[in-house]
Formats: sequence, C-alpha cells, structure tokens
Amino acid sequence: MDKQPNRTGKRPSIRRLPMYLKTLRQFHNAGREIVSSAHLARELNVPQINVKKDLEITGATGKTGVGYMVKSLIYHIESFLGWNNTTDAFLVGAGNLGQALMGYQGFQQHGLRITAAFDTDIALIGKQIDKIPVFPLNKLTNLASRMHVHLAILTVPALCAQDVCEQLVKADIRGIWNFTSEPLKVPPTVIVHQEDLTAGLAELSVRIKQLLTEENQL
Amino acid sequence: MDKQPNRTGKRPSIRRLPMYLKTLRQFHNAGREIVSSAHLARELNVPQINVKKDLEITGATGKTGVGYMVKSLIYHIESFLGWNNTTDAFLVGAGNLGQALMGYQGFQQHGLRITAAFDTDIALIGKQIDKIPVFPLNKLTNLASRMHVHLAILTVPALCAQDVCEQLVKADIRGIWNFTSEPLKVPPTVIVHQEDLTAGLAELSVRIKQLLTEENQL
DNA sequence: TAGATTGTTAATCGATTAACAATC
DNA sequence: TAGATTGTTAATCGATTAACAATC
Repeated sequence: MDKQPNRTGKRPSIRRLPMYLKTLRQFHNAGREIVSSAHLARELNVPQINVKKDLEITGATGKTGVGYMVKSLIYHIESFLGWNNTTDAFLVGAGNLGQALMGYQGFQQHGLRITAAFDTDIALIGKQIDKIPVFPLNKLTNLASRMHVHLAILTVPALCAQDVCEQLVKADIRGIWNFTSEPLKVPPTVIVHQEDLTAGLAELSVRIKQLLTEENQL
Repeated sequence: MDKQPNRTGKRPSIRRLPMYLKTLRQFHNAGREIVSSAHLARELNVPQINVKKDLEITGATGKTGVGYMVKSLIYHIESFLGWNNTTDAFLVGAGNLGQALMGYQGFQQHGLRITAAFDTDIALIGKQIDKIPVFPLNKLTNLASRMHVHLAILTVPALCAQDVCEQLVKADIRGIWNFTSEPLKVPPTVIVHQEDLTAGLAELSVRIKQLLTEENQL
C-alpha cells in the first residue's frame, strides 16, 4: 500500500515553503531545470537536511543521485499551499497598514487577490487605492455573499476589532488574517490567523539583549 | 546554590510574552493586584500549564496557593524583554508600510521609539510623518553615530534591500527588523529578524484548505 | 565504476503536557 | 483543616539533525 506523505503537518516547515518557492521561481525564470536540496540550502542559508524534509511534506519527489525538477517542486509547493488557484479576499480597515497591504503586489504571486476594501471613513469610501475600491463597512455582508468571498484581512483599530470580527462572521467569512493586536473570539467554523508584530519585536529584543551581554563579557 | 532560571530560552514562549504583558497591564489599570496562571489562561485561551511555563522563563515567581503579583509579573516580563528601557530605532523606507509602522503607537509601549525615518524619495524628505522627521538616506550613517542608534526597521522595496542593508551595517546598526522578503546577508555581529508575511499567509492557506476538505468529508 | 543525491529510518533535541508534592 | 495554586520533576510529543542504503 502506498504510504501517504504527511499532508497535515508541520507548522515550521509550512512557514518556510514560500521562501523555497520564491527561489525556485527565480531559478525557473533563469532557465534552470534541475536543482538539488544542497543547492537550495546554500542559496537560502538553511541546513540541507532541513530543505529535504521541508520539501517532503509537499509530496514532491526527486530523482536519487540527480535532484529535483524545478518545475515539479514549484508545482508541489503551490498545490500544497493552495496557491495554484487564486483566492479572493476582502481587506477590512483601509488605514495606513491596510493601504500598505493593498499596495503589496506580492500577494497575487501567492494566490491572494484583494478584490475590495471596507472602511467607515467617509473620506476613503468611494475611492480606489491601488485599483481596489473602498466600500462602506455596512456593505460587506451583501458583497461577501454576492462575490463569494470567504477570506478577510483585518486591519482596523484594535478597539473595534472584535466588533468588526462579528460582522465578518455573520457575513460567512471563514478565514480572518488578523493584523490587530486583539485576540478574536470566533466560532469553531472560522479560522483566525494572528499576525503579531509584537511577538517578532519580543524575539528581536531578546536576541539583541543577548548579543550585548555576550559582548560585554569579552 | 541558587538555580538559574533559563534566561536564554524558548522562542515560542518569548513570542507569547507580549500577549501576557498586554493583559497584565489591563489588569493593573483595573486595580487588580494578584492573578493566577489559571485566570490568565482563561482570559487568553491558552492552556494553564503553558502560562505557568512561559512566565517561568522571565524569572518571575509567585506565592504557592495564592498566585502572582500583577506588578511583579509586569516587571519581570518587561525586564526580560528589555522593554523597561526605551530603545531608539531608525525606520528605513518611508513608503506605505513604513508609514503604517510610524503610525503604530503601540511600539512605544513595547520599549521602541522611532526617532527618524530615511528615504530616497525627494517628495518625502524634509517632511514629518506622525511627528517623525524623514531624512535622505545618505544622512543615515552620520545620524546613527551621532544619535547612538543601533536598531533599524527595514521597509524598503525588496530590490534594494541588500544594498541598503550594507549601508546599515556600515553605519554600525546591530539589529535589523527586516520587513522585506529579501533574505539579508550580514556579518555575524549583526542580528536580522525576518518578519515574513508570506509565512503567515502560507500557514493560513493550509489551515483553510484543511477546513474545507474536512467539511467536504461530512 | 565513482560521485552525487534522494528516500527513509534512527537519534537527538526542545517544547508541551501531565503529575504531584510543597505550602499559602 | 480544606482548597487553591505554585514550583518542580517526569512523560509525551513533535521537530530537527544524523546516518546510510538505494540508485541515478
């Protein structure tokens, strides 16, 4: 019987996949057809065994003694992440951060298209930001069902995050990419992915502290 | 002999600390003086044993049978993260994302103050964004040494990231919070913290795919 | 054949979870 | 005394690293 590769697995590996994908696309554009895990490892400054294990979870296979087909790796990573089909998303909260994300062209390369933005600020409503129209927040439920959108990027002020979140749930949004610092309460049928800048800052802070104390000990 | 708590440790725990800190500050403002790990756990929807272990790495201690002093926990978390003293930072690249980060008031509560921004865009230079002055990029080396700044937030376009990074290293910047998708090459005396949006998107994508396939199996 | 590199299994390491004695 | 909760040690789980046979 075929052994199934672990298709559920491994948060850390999943987080590393976009990095491989980006490099592989560059290789592909440069005309390279075959690549070894050692080559990718060198390029990205990651241990080679790590690369091999990460690629494994996508179900990609290579040829012993040769390497992987670049095209095949790209295909397997994209399929594994669901980035071969574009997913439409709404952006909720067209402030500074929201506008920054609307301007980020990279999303479309990662299977994500922001089709509309929503805000309560009258100065923004009716405008287009990076070709994305901004609608009043109360139109969201209606448009979500009409446009079959089930993914929302939440970039509103923390204070109204839970409030807006409940509107999203009512609009049958199933995935929320939460850029606010507010932990959202949602029913189990809705997924929240918390994007937490302060977590990154905490990590950096500790590393800097360590670096400084090490130096002082010299 | 005293046993030293593990002060180096545990990336995942470190990333969770800001969340505890935020809640504890709220409790403090509400006049609460004592809190148990179980209470924090309930509030934040985290397993109680997890809370206890996370707090342990900061060196905080409580009273058996009673709980922790809120003030003491805040103190220990802040000290552990180095957030009791404010660190000055430069923001490099005052585009959409850069402006969003300048506007994020939360940084100051996390020991971080952006004292100046840098860009090559003449339209931005000389302006103030959220009270932060924008200087030409070529002034960075000079100002960094004069203002004793060793931390930079990098929000330039990916294409010039490595280039700008090398200028930062020359300016004796020791920590770089990298918001570009470009993996930076730096000497070992410099710390880079990679803030990778596509990693978060990858995670969310996989979780949504799983949710959808589970539902289809019903 | 010799060298390279995957596929796969085993060993190590680190984080999470569980259990329980100590004590307020 | 009884209940609550920390401090601490042990058990489990998962991710990383190592080793090596298979094979192009």
